[in-house]
Amino acid sequence: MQFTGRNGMGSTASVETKEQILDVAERMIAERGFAGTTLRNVVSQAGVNLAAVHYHFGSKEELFRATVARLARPVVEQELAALRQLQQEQTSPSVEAILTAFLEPPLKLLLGAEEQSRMVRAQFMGRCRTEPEPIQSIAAQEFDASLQAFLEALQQALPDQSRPQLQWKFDLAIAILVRVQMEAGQPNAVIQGSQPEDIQQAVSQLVTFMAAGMRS
Amino acid sequence: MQFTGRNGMGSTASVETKEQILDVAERMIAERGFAGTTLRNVVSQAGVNLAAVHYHFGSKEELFRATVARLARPVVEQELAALRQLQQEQTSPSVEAILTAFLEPPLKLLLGAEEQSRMVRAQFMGRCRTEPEPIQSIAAQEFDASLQAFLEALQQALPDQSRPQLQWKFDLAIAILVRVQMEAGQPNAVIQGSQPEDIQQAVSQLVTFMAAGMRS
DNA sequence: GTCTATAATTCGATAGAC
DNA sequence: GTCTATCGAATTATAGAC
Repeated sequence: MQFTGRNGMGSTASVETKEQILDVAERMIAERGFAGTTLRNVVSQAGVNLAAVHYHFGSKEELFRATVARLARPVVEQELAALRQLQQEQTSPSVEAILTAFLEPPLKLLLGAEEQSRMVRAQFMGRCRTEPEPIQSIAAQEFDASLQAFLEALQQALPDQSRPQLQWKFDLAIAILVRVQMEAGQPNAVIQGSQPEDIQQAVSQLVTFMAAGMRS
Repeated sequence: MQFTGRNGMGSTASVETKEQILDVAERMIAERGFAGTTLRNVVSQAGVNLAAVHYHFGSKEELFRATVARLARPVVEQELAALRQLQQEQTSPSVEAILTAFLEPPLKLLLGAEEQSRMVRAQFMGRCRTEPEPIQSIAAQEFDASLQAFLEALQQALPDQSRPQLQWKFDLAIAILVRVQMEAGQPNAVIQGSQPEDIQQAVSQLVTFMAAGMRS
């Protein structure tokens, strides 16, 4: 094994550097937004060199792209898997079941982790939908496959609604999810704890709220 | 009358300068957010001098405070007036009536004005709730009186729901409003036109969506 | 891969003439 | 009240040694 670089380590250290940058960027963008986050703040907190960001990611915007991709891919994967399983079990899943499959993966981001950093990933995901362009569009690409699949499933569950009507109702449901993600950890948040039962209860309440609106 | 300054005008020009700065700041913050908006971009578009911003407002943050205050005060005033009138006409207004009084003033911002600048104020108002701190808190102060009054009214209309429960449901209703404001003018927006009947129809649909969720 | 050093801009804010 | 000129600090990004 080659030993080079900052601490005399090889490519393992490279991976660590890359992930440390991603970790800090995720947290800072969640809190301050993309424009409010500087690379100097990121590398300072991450304990790495400023040039390392450009070496590993190329630019600030590409760093964001990598950050959102790392978060989005497993979430989208879990959402699509849950939807597939649902469609195999039932020929025509209910709106509630579909929305549950959509909400659980992102809200389970709130599970487990430590004290403060628990809700960072949820806040970051919420931030993706509230950022000015072109950041919002970059993030949207990563979640697009999931959105399309769930919109199609909802259309089958609600065949009486026109496509545009369903589309903006689904959009409002996503807005609700985003709000829940952004306020995670705050005093009046929907999700108060980080235990599995807290999440399940919150998902259940949100599904009820959304489904009522979508049928109306 | 004294004639001084840029175009040999007096205090009238001062007022014009101040409002031109506010107009452009409103539009740019709506599009790019606070951190993404530079004073140099603002003064360039407004056709005024950079120093004028600091002379009239003191700092970038104070400019934002003035911008949100100019927009929020009439909106809050109209909301509170509509609520008062509603409470005088009926002893116990419905959830739908309360939500209508809450939605109409901000959504009527979309009425009338010209081609592009029509949805700027709505987008700015939506942006206020999606900005990172401390901007979001500064904006929240301006809308706080309205929020408290409507929360109290909703509590009377839904006495069976606990305060925390009602609070986060109202919070989700606001998230829906914010999303509608942010997407104003986009292809899949809830509000497609800028005619009074378009707004009324959108308000009606949103109230139905929100009320269904709040009762659930 | 990691580092120092720095280029090349841009930022918010201010001093002082008019 | 408006202007020019500028300060001091911050920004992203890069070149080049190791």
